[in-house]
Amino acid sequence: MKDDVTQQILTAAGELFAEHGYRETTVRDICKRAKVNVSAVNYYFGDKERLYVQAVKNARLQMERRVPLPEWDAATPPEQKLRQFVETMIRRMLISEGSSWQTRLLTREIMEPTRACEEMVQESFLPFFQLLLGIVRELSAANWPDHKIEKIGMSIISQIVHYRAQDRIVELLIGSNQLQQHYRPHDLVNHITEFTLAALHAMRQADQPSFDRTASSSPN
Amino acid sequence: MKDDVTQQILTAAGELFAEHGYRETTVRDICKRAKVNVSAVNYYFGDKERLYVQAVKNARLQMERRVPLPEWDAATPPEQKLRQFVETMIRRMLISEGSSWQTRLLTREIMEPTRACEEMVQESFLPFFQLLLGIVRELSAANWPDHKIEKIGMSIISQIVHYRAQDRIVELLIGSNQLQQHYRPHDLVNHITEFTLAALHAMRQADQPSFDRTASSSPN
DNA sequence: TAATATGCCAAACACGCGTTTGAAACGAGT
DNA sequence: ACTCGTTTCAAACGCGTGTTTGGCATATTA
Repeated sequence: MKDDVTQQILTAAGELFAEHGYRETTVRDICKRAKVNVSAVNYYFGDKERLYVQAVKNARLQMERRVPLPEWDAATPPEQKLRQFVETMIRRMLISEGSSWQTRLLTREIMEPTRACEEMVQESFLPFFQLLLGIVRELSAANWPDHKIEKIGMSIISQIVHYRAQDRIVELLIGSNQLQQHYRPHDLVNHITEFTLAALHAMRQADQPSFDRTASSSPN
Repeated sequence: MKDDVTQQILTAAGELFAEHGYRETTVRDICKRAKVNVSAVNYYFGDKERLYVQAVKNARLQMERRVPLPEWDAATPPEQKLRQFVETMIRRMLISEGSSWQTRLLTREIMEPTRACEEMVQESFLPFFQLLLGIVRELSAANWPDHKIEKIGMSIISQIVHYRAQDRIVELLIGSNQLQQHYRPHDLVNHITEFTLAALHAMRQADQPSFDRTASSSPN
């Protein structure tokens, strides 16, 4: 019973925090949605802030379980790894397989870090970003400095996060009919990987026109 | 006297709203910073919400005045236009010439649109985005559909906005010393334009290898 | 100077919030 | 059946918030 109630509160809190933010969400609303008494939050979590921290952690774990990273062996080409990396992030961001309020909450935490942020970065974001940098490194020229690799990594991340963090403006800029027609998750994965691979391809060529990574030289 | 007080309130409100958001900013804090009485907000603006709307509008106008768009004639090459477009946005985002809380406030409004959003989009963002799409169109192959141009525009915007919206996480991912060393505004402009032009270059080539836009074929 | 309007202020008001309280309901062990 | 620890609940508390108020100072006009 106890675990049941805490889990009910955690998901109710996660959904509401994700939708309205910490400050705009009241303990009373959370308890109403979780169908428990107002004092349950303080009884089980101490106070609202500690509930929030737990809700963020819970969201991260649920998200990682819901859409895990694919497994790669040594022979997997980096182009495929990049595509699947982007696909994983986009799916985590946008696809609502059992709803995707989790990333919405985590994105909030990215934009305005609170107490819950540090663990999230250490446990999840840093290793995730390092993984991406490894893939980018494979697709880069050997003489590129680390900060160049990192900037490219940022360019990739930013494109993906954009559609979650600024989704309201995306809709206003292109219209909701266009959005449904051309901005399905699959379309976004295609565009972002194509755009990124093309950039890396041309940047390699500009650096060392003779030594291209791929034999067929097609960036797609 | 009257205009003086309203302006003092507007900038104080803008700075605080930008830093802490609408809900976390109290009317008392605003008045304290503006060195006016608490009731001044209600006297001059009606209520907190209408003050917020005015503060957002004020921020937009200040920003556009602070960093205006460059003037281009018909002969200006699109590569240069793109670079200057990126430079303008990065300067608006990051450079603190008389501080840059304005874009921070506008970015908040992008991420969570309120009453103040509609005018901002109509007056500023839509034309700005259309301008970008025009530049991208010049750098694209003739047969690319509109939604492809739009997605490329999104990729550019997202890279720029990223460093303002997710700046806290950027610092956590790469470290503050790296940030100061390699992520100055100038470095970001260089990277984003290089990355984008490289992508467009390779995407054109992949489409029609024989007809390259530029004679020298260097994406930089 | 007197009269009126405008801007300014400290104090108070009404309300929603997170949290606490004390008792009631429940369940497990004896 | 009784006890004791745990869980649930309605009610209340204390505080911070946006807003209002009534009076005071200052400027404007006749």
